[in-house]
Amino acid sequence: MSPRRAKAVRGRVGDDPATALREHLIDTAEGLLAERHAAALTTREIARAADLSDGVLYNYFADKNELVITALVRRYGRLVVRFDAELPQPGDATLEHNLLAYSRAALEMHLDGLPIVAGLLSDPELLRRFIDELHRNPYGPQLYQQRIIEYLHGEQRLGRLPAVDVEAATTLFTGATMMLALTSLMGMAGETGEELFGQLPGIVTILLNGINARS
Amino acid sequence: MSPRRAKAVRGRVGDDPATALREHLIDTAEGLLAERHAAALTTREIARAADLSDGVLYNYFADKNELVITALVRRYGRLVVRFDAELPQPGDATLEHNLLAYSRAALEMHLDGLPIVAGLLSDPELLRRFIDELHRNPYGPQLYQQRIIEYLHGEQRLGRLPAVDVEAATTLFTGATMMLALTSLMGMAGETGEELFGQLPGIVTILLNGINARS
Amino acid sequence: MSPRRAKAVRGRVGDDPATALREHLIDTAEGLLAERHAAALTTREIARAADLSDGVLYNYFADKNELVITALVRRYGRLVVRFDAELPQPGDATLEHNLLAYSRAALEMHLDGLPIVAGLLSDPELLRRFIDELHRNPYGPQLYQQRIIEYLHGEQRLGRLPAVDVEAATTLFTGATMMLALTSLMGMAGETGEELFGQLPGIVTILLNGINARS
Amino acid sequence: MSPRRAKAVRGRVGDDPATALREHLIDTAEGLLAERHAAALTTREIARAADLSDGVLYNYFADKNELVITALVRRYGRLVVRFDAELPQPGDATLEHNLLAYSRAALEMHLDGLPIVAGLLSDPELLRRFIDELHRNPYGPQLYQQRIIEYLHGEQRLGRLPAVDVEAATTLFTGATMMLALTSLMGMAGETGEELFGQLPGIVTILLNGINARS
DNA sequence: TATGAATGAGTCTTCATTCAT
DNA sequence: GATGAATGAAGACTCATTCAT
Repeated sequence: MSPRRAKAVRGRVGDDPATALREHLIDTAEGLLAERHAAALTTREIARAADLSDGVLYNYFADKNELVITALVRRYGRLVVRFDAELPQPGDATLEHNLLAYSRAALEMHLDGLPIVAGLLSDPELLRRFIDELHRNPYGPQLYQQRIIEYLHGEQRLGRLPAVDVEAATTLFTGATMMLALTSLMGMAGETGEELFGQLPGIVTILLNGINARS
Repeated sequence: MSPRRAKAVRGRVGDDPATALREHLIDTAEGLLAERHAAALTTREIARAADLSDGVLYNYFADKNELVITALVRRYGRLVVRFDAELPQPGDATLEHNLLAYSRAALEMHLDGLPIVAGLLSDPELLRRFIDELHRNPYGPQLYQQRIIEYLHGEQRLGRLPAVDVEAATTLFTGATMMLALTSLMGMAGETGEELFGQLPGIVTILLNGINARS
Repeated sequence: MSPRRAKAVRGRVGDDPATALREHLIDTAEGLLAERHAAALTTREIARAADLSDGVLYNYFADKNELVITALVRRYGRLVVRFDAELPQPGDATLEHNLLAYSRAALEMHLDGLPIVAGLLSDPELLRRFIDELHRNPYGPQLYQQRIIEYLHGEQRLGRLPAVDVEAATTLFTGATMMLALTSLMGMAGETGEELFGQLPGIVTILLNGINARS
Repeated sequence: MSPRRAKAVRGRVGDDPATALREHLIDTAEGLLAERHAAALTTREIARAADLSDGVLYNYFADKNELVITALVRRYGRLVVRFDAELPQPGDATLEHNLLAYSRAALEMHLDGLPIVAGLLSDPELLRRFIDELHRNPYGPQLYQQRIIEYLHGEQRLGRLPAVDVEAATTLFTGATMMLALTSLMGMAGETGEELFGQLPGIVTILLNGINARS
């Protein structure tokens, strides 16, 4: 009645088999993205890692890029979700304490997410499709910038922050954490994680002073 | 009797012919990097653009990557040199004016340099070789961060700036300009150049306030 | 309890279900042959067009070729049947008028049938199976040559035609119409249909003269 | 100085090596066309038959089809040239004798050429490129029809043939020989070559009578 | 018996690298 | 040393056929 299931998802129950395989492929590709960048993934590599035959992916995706993009978006989304968890809310504790928490989460996210986005800059088609997909997706990277903007606005409404240019502040904030991540990833600084995250307080201090200053 | 010179460098005098050819290859590859990213370059494309035969490069480089890396480093160096030119010195004009000049130069550099570095992040081998090469090279990207650090220290020595954490300030500064470049390159903001550079003053203002604040 | 019927033939009554499905597949393939040539048909395409699953065809045919051949034969037979309809009979009108009618019908048939047969000439296996099938089939293409032979014999019996070599005359007749069709199909002559059919009278005239000549 | 030569053409002298290999590829493909039809040739098959590596053909042809078309045109040209050889001229012997010679040559040509052209009818792109190539080529198949037309015109100028519709006569002539070839190739008639060619006199007789008749 | 997903051999094409000349 | 053609290992993608359900 039903067609046979691929060996890779045999034993898995409760799913629509087709969905299970599709998911399995995306999961596998997502896993490989931790090691290789998107453009370097080959269909055979994905198939082999998924313990599936070479041609399967074309039963679920129009082409290789569609699978890769899907995995990319999912991975990125996961990072944003992780970032989003347990963030302080406007009014919590102190501004400094909160911004420090935000900066730690942002640095973590960039450490994992930068390699993913990086490879895209060189493949125009992949980049275009990735952007398009993100725009269609609630969990884009904008979400992450948006969170910070919202937090700052929230603090402004509470009167804990003057009426500064919130966008500029956010650019400084996300830029700095990305810069730390990039420097670390490029291996230019052989720092330990402790040293890396240790740079955050100094950054937050200056930024906070800049925001609070009555100029 | 003496070995034949490649057609591309015939007529060139005063050089060691071998060196001339090597340089010619690097120059050609560097030129192509302005249009394509590193991984998209083919050896044949480089050879043809250099008006040389396909095989020559293996007489001067261990493999394609070695040539590409060398060209990459040279191109990056050139961007840094361009950045380095005509920058204000400590004591010039006002701090705000100077930092704005720095930020414009940094944004320009990142717009050109980011695509070059981007592809490297996900190719471990290429990245490693690139880093190694930079460390051997006086004109690394550190130079550019270093310039900003030096400028800020200079202003401190002149008493125009309090004794803040200069490294943190630099991270904020370079991070923000890189962030603007990245957002622009990813096409997420369809801004004009004017809008892009128009975001700099707001950023500089906050940063400057943050630095000047006596906390 | 009784085996499930395929969705495509559900509701159909009075047939052996198995036969119904087989027929449905052949009909579908035959329909597709009007647009694509035999070798370009994919099993999935046929299955989808038939609203059946990919694998069914292997329950009724040894392989794809068997189905395709069967459809091919059926389509060819249909063309011959169409040719066969409304043809003049010996004694009707004039010989010239009748031969013109035959030639028009033959040209039409070739325009539709040539592409079908064409692909077979170079695929030994397909060709062999096609021929075998035709020989087993009452509506072969021979029927069409046979019709002309019979007509000419009929006219001979009526005394309206001398005792010429009817087979040779038929070869000339069918050959000329096929030649016109082939030239047209190969796009070598960008003629309109009118120009194409307009060549028939000249051909019929010569042929008729050749037959009538007392040599 | 010069690059190495492919093993397949080593030892061959006097040619430009590049030309030699290109020719070797075309020759090989042409040879294979005797067994398979154009669309069924694979690049690997050609390369293996030519005792060359898989990728060579792309050094000399834009793609597979360009090679195949070239081989196709060459093979077709060869057939036409063979047809063209030793044909009687207007005024030679008798009309009957001459037309018989023409018909034998035409039948031979069609026996070899039909399979070649046949496969093209099913591949639109291949067909289009083939036609285009023929139009650019002096030795097209038109040449062959043209020869017959010219011969008939020649006889008309000599007064040995009345002023009939030469084009229609040619269509009958070439059509009949093609029909014989087709029937033979399709294996519908298990005739020997003798039987096949034995049908020509009857055909020529009728055609000649048709042409000569003063209607 | 019908289903339709899985299979994997096979297709064309690209390109870094080698090496006879 | 320089040449540039030859090599052959990939790469993405297709599709006839099988077979667990």
